[in-house]
Amino acid sequence: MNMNYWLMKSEPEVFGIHHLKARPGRTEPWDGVRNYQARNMLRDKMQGGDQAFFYHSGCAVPGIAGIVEIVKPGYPDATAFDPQDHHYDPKSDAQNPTWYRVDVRYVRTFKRIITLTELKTHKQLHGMALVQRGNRLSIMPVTPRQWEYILALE
DNA sequence: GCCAACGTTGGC
DNA sequence: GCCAACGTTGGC
Repeated sequence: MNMNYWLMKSEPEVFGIHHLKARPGRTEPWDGVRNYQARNMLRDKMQGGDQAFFYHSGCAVPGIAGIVEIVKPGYPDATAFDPQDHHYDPKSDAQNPTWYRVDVRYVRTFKRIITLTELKTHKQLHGMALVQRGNRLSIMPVTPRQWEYILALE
């Protein structure tokens, strides 16, 4: 099966690419996603070996910070069942889980942040949901062409 | 801190 | 099933 490419957003002050790099095995569950469109990608589309851009959002300089690899495909997100967890969802049922997560492993940090501002200036990337107005999806697919184009910007 | 855009909820 | 109200995301 062909590998897929993705973009995954996180707030660097909460969990940035430097946090992932510092984790044991440089690996961490990507949990807490509570949006159905993003859930469908986590649960149904992501495969081991897929690669994703690690995007920093909600910060002074939003942009792509580096690359991660999906090392474990979708499995139930246990944080949804934990009342102590910030992402607890009382409506979700452990017997029929609503929310899923994947495990990601650090691959590398870019030499520089490829900023959202910069990405918006490239007409070759205008098809990306990321640069379209009002898009709030925290996980989105990236085409191989877009992937290669962005890598060449670094 | 503001606010536009969007997804979700719940009354009807 | 509609849609107003609300909460969240995320750039600026």
